[in-house]
Amino acid sequence: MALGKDYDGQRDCAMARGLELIGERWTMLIVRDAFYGVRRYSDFLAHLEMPRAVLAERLSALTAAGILTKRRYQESPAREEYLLTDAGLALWPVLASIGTWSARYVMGGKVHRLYTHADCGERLVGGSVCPLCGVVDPAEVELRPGPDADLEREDPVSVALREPKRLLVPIRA
Amino acid sequence: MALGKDYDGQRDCAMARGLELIGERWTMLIVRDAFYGVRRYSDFLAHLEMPRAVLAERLSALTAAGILTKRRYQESPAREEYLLTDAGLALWPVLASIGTWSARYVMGGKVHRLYTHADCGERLVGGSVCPLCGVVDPAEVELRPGPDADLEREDPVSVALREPKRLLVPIRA
DNA sequence: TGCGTAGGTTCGTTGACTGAACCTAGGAGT
DNA sequence: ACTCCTAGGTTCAGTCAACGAACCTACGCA
Repeated sequence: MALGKDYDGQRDCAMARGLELIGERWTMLIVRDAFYGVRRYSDFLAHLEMPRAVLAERLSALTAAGILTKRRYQESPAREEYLLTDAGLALWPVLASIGTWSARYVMGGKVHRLYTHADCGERLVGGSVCPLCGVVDPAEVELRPGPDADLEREDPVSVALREPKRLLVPIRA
Repeated sequence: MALGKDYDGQRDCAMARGLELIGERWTMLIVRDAFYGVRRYSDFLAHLEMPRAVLAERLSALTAAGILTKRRYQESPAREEYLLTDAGLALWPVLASIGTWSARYVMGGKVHRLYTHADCGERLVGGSVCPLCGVVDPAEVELRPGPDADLEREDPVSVALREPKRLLVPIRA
């Protein structure tokens, strides 16, 4: 966001303070991709089609905020990956509620992605509640393309999401 | 947001499309204030301490998006107010989940505001669920300052929020 | 020697956010 | 009649974040 990402007059409001961390452009889409199993800079980049500099800045901000952790998964050549922390995992209800609202009021009821409870196969309501089992952990959520999905993109993330997959399972072996 | 509020590569994703509408700086705080019972330009302005031009732009964008409606509540002199539509009211779970996450992971567990179910007095979990009665309509939510609240500000909205009040009840008679 | 990949940094340009000033139109006070 | 006040805006110059293209580093491989 331009000129000040914080809301000085709202230090007392949890929503405002939260938005200072997760309310910047691209940030929640990076977190969404992390739930989709994206872990690498290059995969975020190809899927989000955002400026490299902004991605680097956001990844380090999210790491500093304790939402992601950076881990070296290979030495020589050095390779890094970004994983959700507990605080990051706790953001699933936020993403889910945005998705639910938008599916209804922005996408006009078209179903581009389907979320089900991996244990029982039931379709989730509000993105994180199973009508049979109650609140569902993100790791128990399975997603798959819905009837109105667009399956044209060819980046590694879009390709991986063409078949059913659980949240948080990495898109690469 | 600077340079393009939309996410062109993500036309297929409900979360991304939703964020194009509600993800801009200040937008969700305006919606939050609308839930708090704020309806007038000047009250939004005094409480949010944001640039007038941005407020005017956001109010008209939210109106165009069908989240708020503009209504003339008085002729001569002409006075306008902004009210949440059904699509706007449906955003409560989004705000509530952000607030819940932030209260835990950003505010460090301090309780600046308390949300209770107006019918039974029970404290809400996740900002919109009563442990006894289930999912609660925003109009049934009562909020009051918590033990860690900051009660220093003197604008009309902050003053009105110093005592218990239901969401959506206007802050002025 | 050259090419490819992963994970960045640098840099000039564009444009959204900022804050202050200004505008309109009707009351209200003196 | 003149001034001040309120509500709801618009205008404008300056700043700084986002953009995107180019560049960089370090290693592996042919």
